[in-house]
Amino acid sequence: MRKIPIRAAQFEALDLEAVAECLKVVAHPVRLRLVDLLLAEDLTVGQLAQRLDLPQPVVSGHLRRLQAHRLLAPIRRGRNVYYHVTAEVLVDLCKCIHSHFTACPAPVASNKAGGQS
Amino acid sequence: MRKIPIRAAQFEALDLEAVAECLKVVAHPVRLRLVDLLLAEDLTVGQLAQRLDLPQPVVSGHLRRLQAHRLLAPIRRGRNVYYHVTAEVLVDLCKCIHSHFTACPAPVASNKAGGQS
DNA sequence: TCAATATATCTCAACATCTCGATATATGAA
DNA sequence: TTCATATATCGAGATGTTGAGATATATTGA
Repeated sequence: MRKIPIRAAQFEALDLEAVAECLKVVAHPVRLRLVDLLLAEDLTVGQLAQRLDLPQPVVSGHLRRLQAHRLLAPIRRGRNVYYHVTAEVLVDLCKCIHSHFTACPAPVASNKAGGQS
Repeated sequence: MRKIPIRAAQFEALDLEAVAECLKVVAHPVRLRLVDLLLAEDLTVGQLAQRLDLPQPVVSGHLRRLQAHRLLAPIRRGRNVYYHVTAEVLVDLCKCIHSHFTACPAPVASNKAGGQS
């Protein structure tokens, strides 16, 4: 009957503002793609912009946000800046996303919030 | 040197718009708390509002968003409406959050995006 | 020094979100 | 039907996010 296992509430002690901030940063199609690519290898802004077919300033802005939350770190090599994933939570988060959104591409409704009658 | 294990990019086939939407819905302190409480037991809007010490319309609005994305479902019993977690991804997501944010309450930086020099 | 490449920042307008208070709807009981 | 309770919706102002283009900064090599 109940598919979701019983468990006790466990978020009382957490800084949920910080958790929400972190999730909000990841919760963007482009930034998800960036994290996905950067988990495979360190890449520069230019390389990422090319792979995602997006303007470089746009990618730079997204990297800046991820970096501001200590999810990425820049590594300068000459005139290139390589970005590197530093937050291990992203590994688990991406695993979680991959396992839950792969079988059925979108387990969530397609209508925007506020649509149901 | 590299704490993050090498892996191939794996998000190409995913509907990242939908994934981002789902994460964005969860990425809110109140909604995180709601999901946490509802993973323990089904509760009504009134009960949730009381536990979180928030106005009922605010809680109702957050539940509505979660419900619009099929993360929760309402169960009517008389004049009460109990909310029930339906998306299993929330179980793993909360596990992930709990394990990565508990040891150190906030592994992410506290400064807003746009702070670093 | 200057030029070329790589990256970062700024400004703007469109859009979404958040919270709050007021009000509307639905259900059950008398 | 009328009342009381439980829940949902609406409207508005403040705030944050997004993508685009123009421009500024930093590094390297001549």
